[in-house]
Amino acid sequence: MNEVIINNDHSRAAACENQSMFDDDHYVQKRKSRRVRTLLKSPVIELISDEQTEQISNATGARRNSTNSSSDKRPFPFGHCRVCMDKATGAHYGVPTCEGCKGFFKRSILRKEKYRCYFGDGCVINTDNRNRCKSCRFHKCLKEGMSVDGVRMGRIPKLIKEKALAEHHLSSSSIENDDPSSSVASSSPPCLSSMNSNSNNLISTDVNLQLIDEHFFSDDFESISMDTPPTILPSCNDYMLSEDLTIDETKNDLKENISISNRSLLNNCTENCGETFSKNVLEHIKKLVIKILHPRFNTVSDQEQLLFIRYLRRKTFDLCNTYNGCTRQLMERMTSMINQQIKEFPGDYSSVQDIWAGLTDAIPFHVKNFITFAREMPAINEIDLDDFNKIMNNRLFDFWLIKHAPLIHNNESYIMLPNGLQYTRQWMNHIMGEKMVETMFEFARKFNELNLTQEEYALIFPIVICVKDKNLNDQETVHHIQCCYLYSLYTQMLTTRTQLEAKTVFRNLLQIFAFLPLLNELQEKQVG
Amino acid sequence: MNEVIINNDHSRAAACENQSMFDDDHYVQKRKSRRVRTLLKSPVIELISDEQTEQISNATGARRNSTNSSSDKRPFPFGHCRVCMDKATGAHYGVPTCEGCKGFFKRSILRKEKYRCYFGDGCVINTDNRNRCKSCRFHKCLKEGMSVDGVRMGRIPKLIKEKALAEHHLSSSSIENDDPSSSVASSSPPCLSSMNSNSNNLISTDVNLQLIDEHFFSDDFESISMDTPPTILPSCNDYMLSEDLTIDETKNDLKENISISNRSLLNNCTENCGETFSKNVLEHIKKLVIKILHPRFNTVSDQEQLLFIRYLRRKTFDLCNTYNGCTRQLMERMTSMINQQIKEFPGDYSSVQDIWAGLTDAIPFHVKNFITFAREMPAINEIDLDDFNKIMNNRLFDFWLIKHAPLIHNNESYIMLPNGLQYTRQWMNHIMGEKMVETMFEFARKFNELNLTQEEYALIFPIVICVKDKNLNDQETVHHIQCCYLYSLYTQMLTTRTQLEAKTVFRNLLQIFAFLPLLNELQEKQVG
DNA sequence: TAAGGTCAAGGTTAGC
DNA sequence: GCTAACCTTGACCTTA
Ligand SMILES: [Zn+2]
Ligand SMILES: [Zn+2]
Ligand SMILES: [Zn+2]
Ligand SMILES: [Zn+2]
Repeated sequence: MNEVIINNDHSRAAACENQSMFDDDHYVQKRKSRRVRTLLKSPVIELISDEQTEQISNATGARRNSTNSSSDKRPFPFGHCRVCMDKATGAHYGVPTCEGCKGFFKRSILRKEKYRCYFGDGCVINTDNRNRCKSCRFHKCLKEGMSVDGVRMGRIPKLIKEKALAEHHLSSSSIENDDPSSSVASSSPPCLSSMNSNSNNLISTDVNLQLIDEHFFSDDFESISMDTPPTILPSCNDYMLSEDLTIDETKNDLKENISISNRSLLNNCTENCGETFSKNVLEHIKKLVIKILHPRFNTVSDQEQLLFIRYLRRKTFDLCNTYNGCTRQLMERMTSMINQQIKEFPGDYSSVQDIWAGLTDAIPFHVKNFITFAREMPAINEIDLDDFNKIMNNRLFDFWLIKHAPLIHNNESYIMLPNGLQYTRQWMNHIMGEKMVETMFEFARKFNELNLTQEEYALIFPIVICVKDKNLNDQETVHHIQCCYLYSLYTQMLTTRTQLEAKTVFRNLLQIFAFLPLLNELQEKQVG
Repeated sequence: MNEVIINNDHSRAAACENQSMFDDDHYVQKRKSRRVRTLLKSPVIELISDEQTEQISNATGARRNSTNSSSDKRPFPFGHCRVCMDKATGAHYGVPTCEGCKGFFKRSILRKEKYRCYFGDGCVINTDNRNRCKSCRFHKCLKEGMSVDGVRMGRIPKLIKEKALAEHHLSSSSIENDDPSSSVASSSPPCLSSMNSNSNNLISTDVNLQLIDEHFFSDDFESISMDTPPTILPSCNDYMLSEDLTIDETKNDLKENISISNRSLLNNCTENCGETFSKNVLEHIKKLVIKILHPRFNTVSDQEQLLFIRYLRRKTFDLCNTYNGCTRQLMERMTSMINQQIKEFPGDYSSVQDIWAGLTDAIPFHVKNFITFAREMPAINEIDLDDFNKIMNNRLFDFWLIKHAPLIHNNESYIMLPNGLQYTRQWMNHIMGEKMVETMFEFARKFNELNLTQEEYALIFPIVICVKDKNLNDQETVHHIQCCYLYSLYTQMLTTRTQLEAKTVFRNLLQIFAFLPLLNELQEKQVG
């Protein structure tokens, strides 16, 4: 602290001292480069004199040591870092970034860092301040599409990769059209249709939409929008939860929680109070479930539950971006190929052995993905180990399906195998059998037609994971967790949709989930 | 601050939490891979389960956040701190040092600290007493070669860096033969020859050696020796400056100065009273010049001027070490290559474009170096801004030449470019033309033959910088500054040489300086 | 070429 | 106030 102050004094003093000389420095520099020409006899030296001047003023002036100072002739082959605008050195984790952001993202993922913003989650990241707020830097990384999963691009054959990358460049390198909201939301194909209703025994249908409807949190929706503000703010005054809720008195720590989640907390810690919530998740869930299922009872600690919902949504979104980010790039590839009306795909003429090899390679990644996601999923620790293991065993396919559904379009699959071959419908038929594939494609079609935003899509994963499976010891807890996520999803929908639309989409979604038990059944049969 | 604490808490909690799950994970993984078979129908799956398990455990894996702290088996990979013998943690600022000395050096440089030794400048630094005397600790740092310039090691290709480091290790890691005087002095090749005389219109020849000869300061020479005590202490009673000097009475602040520089000051502030001298440099210069040029007049304040001379010498030495420290490492490299009779150099087969690129890259560094050095040089503030800029423009080549002359040996140049290529004589011929190079090499050869100590070498820079150039507005001031430095150099020489030797070396040096206008001319021609 | 690794910068913050 | 252990950063390097 003192040191910092002194440093500041110092650099300020130095700056002042140099200030009068500063302009002269430019002059000196320019003349210097001319002077040095003797050493160099270079006719191109004039070209670098500006750069040089800049460097000197850096060197002479205060700090700023980071800059990759040496000369670089051509502007930058990769453009600017999508995160901080520094010079990009390549496509790292799927996004053109500088070395710093690459390393930062790598470390963040590696160590599963939990950051927190002390400035209200609105920091604008640039080269100079990028180390000021890790939280916002990391979120910018995610927002720009960085993902550990994106490394799988590296295995995609060159032609396709280039095409995908070119696409990426095209979409973002022109003057850096840095509208943050445009890059995240709505990457599913448009068109919203209603669908036939199916009863669903896996996804809880006892979540009464009427009951979880709001104004409950309505005055917060403006600030809840995760950096991609909704264009439409619905006025949803039709439903109101009742005011008095009796809390089970066995929850001793309730008072503490209430004292923690006071108004100032609401104001300061807007989105990611992971430390607070990860500790007493069970309490929050129970209270939230009570609120959802028994809307008659209400509590004074609405803020607390509001924060908890926010936490679930944000954390899930981040998790999804971090561990499932590849989908975005593969979707860009898909879009690009559809636009170019490409009908031939890598692997069309490969041997079935190659496809098998690709599938075999893919397993560890999907398993790892699933487990990593599940492990970090908020509330997962409330599930006991035995049940957790059962879920890991039983829900992998569902997870895989949700993850890849967006890559199914127009009766074709754009799923890629790690060896660069495309797992086309043709190959899926060959491997899984036509019946199974047809059901899957129908599911995917309906799912994509919902046109979920990225934030909504992310919440599907926990909902699918936390299914009240009869094999589980403690079905109730799992179910409660699912309730919370369903509720979170619904509130998320309300941030970008009218209430009517949200309800429709939500109901349709529940109906689509009815496919899952069927698909699971088909799968089981194939094993047998 | 809070963030770090929170993170630590958090990660520790996470680690503990996961620990119990860890073994079960293996189990889960195995079962999972079996489960996934449904997707794949693959019989080879068992093969990958190990890899998979490993991946998961990595992903799960607890902390391992860098620190070598926990298990460090091997003593210290970097040996002992060259400054204090503590455990070295890396090569900091070019020298293997501990964290403490690294931080201390950083703080000292950053804040341009002026320290003072209260124990006679002879403190022996070790781990226990290193905080006893900052002055001696800082000088030990410099003596060992720490230098902000040394950070440029990072740019030197690995091969060379390793060689340099190995060399460094070799020379000091064997039981730490820590003779401080052996590592600093005399790194130029031996052999002292006389040379033909040239008139020199740039370096003041009106500094009468006879006049500045001493006993003037002779009783001080013992303590003036800057940690590398002279082996021979000459008795130099032949020349004596006169006793009475009339001071120009317009200097009002003289009395203050005298009162400051009393006997106790002389005793306490032996070497680096930067604060005192940096304020009234002009006064000191004038008085010193009067004394040098008009030895008839003497003053009572000899001590003051003695201190001023010391200040010039010490400060210049420190400056040189701080900002030109890379030369030492490059010289170690050179020596090593000469010993190994290496005749092939990096860049021998490079394209001329690569050499150009390296030269182009080098400019900003040399410019920065020059400016930084000049800015901090004592007495530089007496030169007005316009003249300062002119000097910056006109003396860069001389500065560069003096800086690199020690890297020229036996008709070969060991100058390195930032891109790791060696700027060999062959390339210099190609770039500068043979005539110029030949003159430069002759200059360098004669210069190196002087076999200057590091302390003497450092003083060459200000002498070369403060040249009575006809373009300058105020030639006199510049000239006076040069006189002071010349005088400082001569007194410096007397600390390690007999008077006769000092005179010879000094005269030879003045003659060698005669090359500079010639070289500058050649340079100008090339520009034209 | 983009992962991942390296390691010396600089920053942080106990502890004195 | 400074010291120094510990930590994060990012330019450069190695690997595949
Ligand atoms: Zn960046
Ligand atoms: Zn922030
Ligand atoms: Zn040390
Ligand atoms: Zn001392």
